[in-house]
Amino acid sequence: MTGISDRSSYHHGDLRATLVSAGMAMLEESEPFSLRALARRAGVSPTAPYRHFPDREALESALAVEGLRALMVELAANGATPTSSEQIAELAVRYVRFALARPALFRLMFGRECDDQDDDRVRAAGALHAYLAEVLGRVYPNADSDILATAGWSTAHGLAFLHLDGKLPNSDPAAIDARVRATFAAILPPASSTHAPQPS
Amino acid sequence: MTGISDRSSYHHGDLRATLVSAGMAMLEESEPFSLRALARRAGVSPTAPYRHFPDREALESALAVEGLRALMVELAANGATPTSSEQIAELAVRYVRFALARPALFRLMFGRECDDQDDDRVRAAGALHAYLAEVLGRVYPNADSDILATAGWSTAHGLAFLHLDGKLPNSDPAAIDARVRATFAAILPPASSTHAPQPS
DNA sequence: TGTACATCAGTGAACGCGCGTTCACTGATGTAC
DNA sequence: TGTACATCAGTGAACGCGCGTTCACTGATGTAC
Repeated sequence: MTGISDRSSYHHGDLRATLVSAGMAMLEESEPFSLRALARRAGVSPTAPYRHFPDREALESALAVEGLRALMVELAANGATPTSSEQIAELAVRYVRFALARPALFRLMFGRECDDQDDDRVRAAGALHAYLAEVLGRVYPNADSDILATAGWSTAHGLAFLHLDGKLPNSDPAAIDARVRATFAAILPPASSTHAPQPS
Repeated sequence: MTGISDRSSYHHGDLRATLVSAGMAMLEESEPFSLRALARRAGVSPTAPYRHFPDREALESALAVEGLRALMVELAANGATPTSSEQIAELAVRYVRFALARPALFRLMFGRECDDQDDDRVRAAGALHAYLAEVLGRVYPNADSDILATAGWSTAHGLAFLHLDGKLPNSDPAAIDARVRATFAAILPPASSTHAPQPS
């Protein structure tokens, strides 16, 4: 509950950015998201956010986009581009870890209707899909990289949600990592040149 | 509870069953679920459900279990046991169709924490997992059927949620079916292939 | 057999809650002249 | 250069909402004797 702004001025200065980062912090602590709670956390009246977002939905969308950006950063965290099926499996491991480490954020990013075609979230998700297609296309040059990206994404996404919702055992992080690796070993053939079986 | 009465008396007779089926109907119409709304729909006072369920959570759990049961029935709809990778892909098609046809129910079934180990939902989900393992084990007798079931389930689950949330294009049902089939063709080798995953 | 009585399965009023949003407002800021 | 004034970016009270849940209650039912 620390007030973000210790400046004494009436005008906040950069409330929009403050709201987004306070929102991210709230979600990472898995506090339930609401416009009022966020305003409270940002040290601002409940109506102040309306200066920067038309409604709650828009605020949520901005946070989801930020979350998708953070996820992509995390996936590319090692810097190097994956060149083997094992390294692709590590992308999935990071995807699932992200979901389990930031459940409220992950649910906000993905567990919403957002059927609006012009939604920023849909564009951000499209960027993720494109990134995966690029990576997979490089490892499997002869395959349909779009379908392969859909397959890899869906599998990682399903693993993330099934663990998140307790439909697969989720108490042991190492076991989860192992399950993700084993799952990807089952669905992804080794890249044509190399072969290194992954014991579980 | 001795006997069932359908008279319109003070005592309802079988309110528990009525609540469950009214809840299913509500969810299939994608009305937002709440204990009060459900009681309203069942034609009963807001407090009547407390005679049959300790709280909202228990009611939700009962509906989720019912939903999981319905999903398994749907998956086994054609009666015959799948014997090829194409037929397994059809299981996934039905899974995704179920999610898109009953979004509110599907979200209630899966989009909840439910970390309780003794939760009926977890048991029902376990039954689904076991069913998939049995089916896949029959088609791929040399593989680790548990991991294969996890892979197939996760992929179908991810496809379901990504379409549901509009992260993959969801306006054309035929295109969705095709995407699911193509995805499964990409991850599942033909049943007779020596390429089939080996147990780890 | 009729009856007393415990138990079951409902009712309806009321509670406190946090929510998103509106409204009229006002202090701070920047700029044209 | 100082000043008038439009605009920006906040405030705080208030709204109606539906929610889950509690409470004391009561009509209906089944059963022991």
